Amino acid sequence: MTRASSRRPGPPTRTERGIPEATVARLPVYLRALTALSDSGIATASSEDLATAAGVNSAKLRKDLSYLGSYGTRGVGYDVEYLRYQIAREIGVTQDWAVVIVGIGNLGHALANYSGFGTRGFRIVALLDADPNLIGERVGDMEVRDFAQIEDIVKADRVSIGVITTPAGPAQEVCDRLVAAGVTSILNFAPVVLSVPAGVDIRKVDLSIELQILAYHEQRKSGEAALPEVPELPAMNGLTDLPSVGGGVGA
Amino acid sequence: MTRASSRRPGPPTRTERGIPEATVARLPVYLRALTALSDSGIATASSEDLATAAGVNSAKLRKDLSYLGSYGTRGVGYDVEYLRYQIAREIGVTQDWAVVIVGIGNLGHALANYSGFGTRGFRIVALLDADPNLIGERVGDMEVRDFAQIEDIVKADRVSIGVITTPAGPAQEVCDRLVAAGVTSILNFAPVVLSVPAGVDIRKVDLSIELQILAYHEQRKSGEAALPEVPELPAMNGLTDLPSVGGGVGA
DNA sequence: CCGATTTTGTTCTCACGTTCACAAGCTCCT
DNA sequence: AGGAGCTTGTGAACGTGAGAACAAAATCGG
Repeated sequence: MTRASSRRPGPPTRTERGIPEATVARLPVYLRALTALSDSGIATASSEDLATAAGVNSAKLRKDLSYLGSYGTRGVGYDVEYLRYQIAREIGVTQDWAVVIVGIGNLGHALANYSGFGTRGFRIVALLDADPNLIGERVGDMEVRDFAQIEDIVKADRVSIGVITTPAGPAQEVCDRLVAAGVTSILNFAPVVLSVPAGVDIRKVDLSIELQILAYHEQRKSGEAALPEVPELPAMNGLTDLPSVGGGVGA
Repeated sequence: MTRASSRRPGPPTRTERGIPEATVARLPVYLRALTALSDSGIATASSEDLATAAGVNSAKLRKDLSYLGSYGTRGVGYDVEYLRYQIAREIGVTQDWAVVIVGIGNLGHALANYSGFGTRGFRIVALLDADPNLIGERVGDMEVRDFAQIEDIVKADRVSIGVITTPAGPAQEVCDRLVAAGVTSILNFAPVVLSVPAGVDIRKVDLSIELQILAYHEQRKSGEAALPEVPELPAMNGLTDLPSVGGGVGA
């Protein structure tokens, strides 16, 4: 998963592909900000404008953009359309990526109907589930198909990205079969740590983890002084049966 | 938002509250791993075991845990139940946090039915929307209520966490009204950068951004040498009308 | 044509996060 | 009781990321 190209210390010689991961994660934000500006009819924007729209500071934004090349004009700013195209190309959304969604429960439904998915850059080619009761059901303009067909679908449509919205239980097996079929990028919504072979990228979205991070800060804000101190022995006040904090989002 | 306590260089004097943000983000993962181990009937686990279950390396895990205190036993490992309680307490999920969900579209529905939400630590007290057609609809065992009642609901149930699953358009106004009503932590699924006053924590979950990050790496894997180089002038090959890459998840 | 003004691209420094490596401390066996 | 064998907790080295600050480059007005 480490994509770090071996590079001896020295001037980071631009054009030598190797954009910091933190920057890659912000490029989509810039892309969206540029789209918004473009929709407002704005043709040129300074790093300050863009940074405000993207919610970062301008120094960071300029440094991020500098990894892509010199697409701005000093004293003027950035051409919105031009920069937008450059970022889209760098990310790879100037082409369409075929996506399958596995696990058509509540969240799978929501994603299938999610208009943002269908916009340029990504194309859902199949909704898959193993539940016979679900197979054949229409969701939007698609029909739920049998997960058993995954091999054929991946090969036929050159699918490279898989989205897992199953419960935690079957997630690893689904993942393994996706990888076996040829999928090389996975977006996982199931609340488990999936293991994949090297060369396969995986990202995780986890609602309960996000909530828990908020809870941590919330506790700091309110209770600052009212924190119960360490009970000397595991008193486990009714907490021993704490049910899987953070369950699945899947069906 | 910076919670960094001013601290001159020196021994980081444990118990002086101040856990690194990166560590906080991993605590929920450890909590889940511990729950899984506990469910398997395992009473004691080494940092190696835990690290494997959580998908991190053991040195990082030990360092993370050391910020909480010394809850392990050298030569033995960690008591699963005890450590689980300590982490749960540190995060703040030994108490219940009242949560409202605003925007009952596809994703709002999915979250409302999401069992992981209802587990200990969080309690959904209201589903809100501004659309009169939705108000009154039953979702699970709850009824969709009018967003106009937000003030009362927040005060009555001491709501501190709000989840925004509206489209991008109304998200900022919803956010402002949540904050005005007294909500101090927000989880935002709308594809916009929300601005909040200091003292309010905000986290963002964005599906299309995650997909785009995957696409970036995917492009590296496949095309390595086949990348179209910078077109000298903004040729904009049919991309000038690229529609908001990354739309809303909300209804 | 030149200087004032604006804004980018980049360098430098500092803070944060990760990993290594090992001393401290616990248990168990003899 | 004492030593062998593990495993934790942490100090130190290293790498990555963020932000300040500034030189380079473009436009514009006179």
